[in-house]
Amino acid sequence: MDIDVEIPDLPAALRDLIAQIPPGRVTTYGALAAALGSDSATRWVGSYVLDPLVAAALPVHRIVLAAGELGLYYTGDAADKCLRLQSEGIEVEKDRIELPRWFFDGFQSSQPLRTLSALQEDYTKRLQLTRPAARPQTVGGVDLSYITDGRAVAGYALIDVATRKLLWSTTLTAEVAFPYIPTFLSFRELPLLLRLLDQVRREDRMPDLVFVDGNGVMHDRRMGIACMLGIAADVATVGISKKLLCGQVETDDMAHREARPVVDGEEVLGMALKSRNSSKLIYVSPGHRIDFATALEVTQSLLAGHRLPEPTHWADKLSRDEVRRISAAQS
DNA sequence: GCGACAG
DNA sequence: ATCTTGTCGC
Repeated sequence: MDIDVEIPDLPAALRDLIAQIPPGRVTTYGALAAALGSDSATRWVGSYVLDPLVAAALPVHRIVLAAGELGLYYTGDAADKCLRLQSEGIEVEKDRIELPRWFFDGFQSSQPLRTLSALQEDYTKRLQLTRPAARPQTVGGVDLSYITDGRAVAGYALIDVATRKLLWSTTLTAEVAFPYIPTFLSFRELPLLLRLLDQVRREDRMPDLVFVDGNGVMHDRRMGIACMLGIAADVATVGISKKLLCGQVETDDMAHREARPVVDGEEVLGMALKSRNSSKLIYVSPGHRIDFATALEVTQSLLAGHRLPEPTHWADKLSRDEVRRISAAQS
């Protein structure tokens, strides 16, 4: 039970790229993300280089906005960034530079995120979106909550479908090194979730189906975290998310418990579901070893007054409560 | 100004 | 996800 890939040290890869920017030259947040292998990493690049602990040791002043504006700086004062650039010979006028004149994009990079998206596309071949032989009797929910020290707590809740009651639960705490980057969530959360399910399996508490906090096939490459977890742990999964990642859906005048398809052109990616009156929609998509209709029906059958279905609601609460306990004990 | 992306 | 007070609603 594992994913057959080494998860790259993305922060180290980014630090290496930043160190490649020559003095007297600049690059952009987006160019660094592209060198990492995906444009969707742009925001993470921006937030990472604002961290004083990493920025102080790197020439992050050589990273500017694509429009030529200087952008933010880790010291909190963009004037510091300006002075550093000028001392390297770069001309700054009205807090802007002529980007093409100083632009550096000659990065030497293995593009780790490109490798990971290729892996996601390859995993698509292993996906089974077929109707399960039997209705699930038990459904497990998994979710992560983060501690500020770089660790996360994974929570597992085993729910009985007939009664919607909690049968059993457990948590697991460990380090998380991979950052959050849209469409690459699985590489951040999967290692901990796989360890959690290992623990569940040892205790003989595996469910018939697992609800994952995130998407299934409702994903740019049709390979969200629910799909990856299902394939890697060889278990049926459904993705339950609280925000729309991709696709379109008509949301006008939705009735209580009504579901509408989320589509990308002709392709159905999942369902938007009004799980509770006057509450935001949730999004349901099959992960692995389940079809669209069953994924929706089981989700609807596990709603009990919360916005999220019981397994996800409990997993969220369990991991959150454990984070609070740990944080309180540390202070 | 607009679009903008799970956790 | 997380940072956060009061406030609105069932």
